[in-house]
Amino acid sequence: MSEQRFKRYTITSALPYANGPLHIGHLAGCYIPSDIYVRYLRSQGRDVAYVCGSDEHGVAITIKAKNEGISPQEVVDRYHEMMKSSFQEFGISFDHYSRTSAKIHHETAAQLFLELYEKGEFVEQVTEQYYDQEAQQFLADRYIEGTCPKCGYEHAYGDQCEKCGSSLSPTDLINPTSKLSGSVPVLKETKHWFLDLGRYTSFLKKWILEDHKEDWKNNVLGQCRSWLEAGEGLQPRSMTRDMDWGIPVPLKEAEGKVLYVWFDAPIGYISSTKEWALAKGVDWEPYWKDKDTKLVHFIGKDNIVFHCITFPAILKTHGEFILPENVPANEFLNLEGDKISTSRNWAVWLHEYLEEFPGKQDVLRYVLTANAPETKDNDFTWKDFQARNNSELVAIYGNFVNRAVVLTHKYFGGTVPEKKELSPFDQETLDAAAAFPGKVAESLERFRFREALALMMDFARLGNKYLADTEPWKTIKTDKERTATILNVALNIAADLCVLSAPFLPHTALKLSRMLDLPERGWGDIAKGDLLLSGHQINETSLLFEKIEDDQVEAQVNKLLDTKKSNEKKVTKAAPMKEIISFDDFARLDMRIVTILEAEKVKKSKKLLKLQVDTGLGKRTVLSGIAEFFEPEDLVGRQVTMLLNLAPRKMMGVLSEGMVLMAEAEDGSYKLLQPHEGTTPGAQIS
RNA sequence: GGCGAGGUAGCUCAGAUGGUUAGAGCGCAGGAUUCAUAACCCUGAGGUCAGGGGUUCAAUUCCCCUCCUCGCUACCA
Repeated sequence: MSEQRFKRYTITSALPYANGPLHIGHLAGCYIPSDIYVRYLRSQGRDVAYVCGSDEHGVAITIKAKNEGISPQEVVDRYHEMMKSSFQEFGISFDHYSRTSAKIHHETAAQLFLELYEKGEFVEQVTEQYYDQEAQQFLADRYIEGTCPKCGYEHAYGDQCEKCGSSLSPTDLINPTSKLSGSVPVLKETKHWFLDLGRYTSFLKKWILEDHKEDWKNNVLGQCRSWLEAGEGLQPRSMTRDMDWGIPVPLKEAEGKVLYVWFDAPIGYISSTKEWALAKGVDWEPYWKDKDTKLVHFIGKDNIVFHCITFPAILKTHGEFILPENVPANEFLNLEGDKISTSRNWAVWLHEYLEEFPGKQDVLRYVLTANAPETKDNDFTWKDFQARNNSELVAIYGNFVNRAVVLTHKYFGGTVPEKKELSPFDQETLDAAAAFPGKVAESLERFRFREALALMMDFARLGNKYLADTEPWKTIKTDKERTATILNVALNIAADLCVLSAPFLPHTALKLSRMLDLPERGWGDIAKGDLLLSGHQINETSLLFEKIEDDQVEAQVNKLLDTKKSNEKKVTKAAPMKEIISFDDFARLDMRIVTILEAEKVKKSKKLLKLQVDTGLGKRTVLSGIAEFFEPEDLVGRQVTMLLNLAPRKMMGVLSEGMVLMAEAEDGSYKLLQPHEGTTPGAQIS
């Protein structure tokens, strides 16, 4: 209500990455909140462009394609269709859902890159990257596999180890191999175009930390602060990659290079808007360039840096574009206590939900909104799902509507009866009702969706209380006229509820509007008591929600327990044997038993212990990443296995000469390798 | 270790520029009722607001320290 200063709205939802199906985390993170917001804005009669699309570039997709022996295009075609239909089924009402492989997007992104290039916004930089000589191409981080330097896992990727979760750089990997040809990659020089984000730091600081101090969410501001005020400041980021899947860099000298997926993805919002405008016959530009437009990006917390820092920096430096008014990022949704994970199949997939709970889209919308991770990570449990359905949707919302409609049919043959004189209590109820549209609107405009939803349910409670207190089933015996008034009021509250709940529960609202034979109405029509006039005929009642029984919920929980079991099996499987080596290879390793003389924590380090060991050849300093598993004093005096002739390496300012060998347990903890009887320090292992 | 976000009733969460008895929903107990999918409606029990210090007439709210959870980040040779 405080937002009249904007003439139009451009609302975006994070472009989902087209390498897998959608799950509840996606929905809760940004699609449901954005849809609620947009439906509300439309109900207010505002001019809105709500755009989204599939994010189809990037390395992960090419890897998936390669694994499955199909083309990247086939991968994205598959998931694009899947995601699009899931969105549709759940009533995510995009004005337009595009995709980044679309021609218009390629053109838009390339042009934007070129405009920035011509303005001299990029810093050209030659760096060394791994190159596969057999396949004759540079290798993206994900295409390089090797042993994780941190946990020893042998199939770590060049950007991160899936086992221990640490983020890596390709050159960190031990024994890197190319996932393309299996050959050993070599380092080769290549040129890339970097956006020097540091240049925009002072602007970003003011814009975010000062100008939006009051209206942006705490978690978003905190994230931005941690980036903007980090020690080294914002680092230049390469906006191009050596790859053939993506948008070719529009420069002659950039053959074989494409735009970095994070450069092109947010531009997808713009191209999606263009495509929508073109089809609708309107001008797209005001939606992105007019100061009277309110731009809002709905995202999950993993996207904060790109939407608050990188993309605004691009838009700002380009010069013509407006910046987002807000970026209401949600935190993460967990599932039954564990992090949602695609690779571990720990998720509730939307396409499966639709099959297993047909017609219950609004139930999931409701539960995910009521328990949305607005301020912190939240947990989705099936028990909560059942409870909210049964004791809120069925018992409060569904029940109230049912009562009002059933009574009307019973006493007045389904005709809205005439409202005569209002009792003080009637008036009190109507006054209370009249306050709701404003309250819900205020919550929504502040992106407080849980609060808004709770208010909506309170409105339904108001209806139940009204019936409980006026008791039309009693008055009908003595006073039909009074009963008529009561039901007129009750039915109008039901009609108000229909409009009020439509942004949250669009399928239900539609069903209810058919039941009441209510034409489409907007926010401004609510709570005036005149949505249904006397004489209007309503339709037969049907249940808006049905109970969810224990066995349905148990089945879902069991399904998850099954994945948990099969995951455990997978994890406990021993790593496959490495390739055969010669005795000479083995003989090159100088392994010994050494005695730990001293042990202390390395300052400022969480994992490292600094050990002084007696090697039999003298005293040495060795660093070992075991601080999380051993107390220093427990180590002193112990004999352990050590690789003596490993090249020295400096860490946290300390030189480590050699490596203490460890066995890694299932849970990721380390166990010492000790001789079964004491031996002399320096004893060789052979 | 650094930075960020959180730690409030059994559960899920609100809240406070510091100020009388800290809120809601669910769950639980009792009551009332029968129009309604044994639902609605009313009442109630339940919290040393993570722990310890400090500032203050007054702190759960501000400051400092500690512990726990999550995210990012730096080292597991």
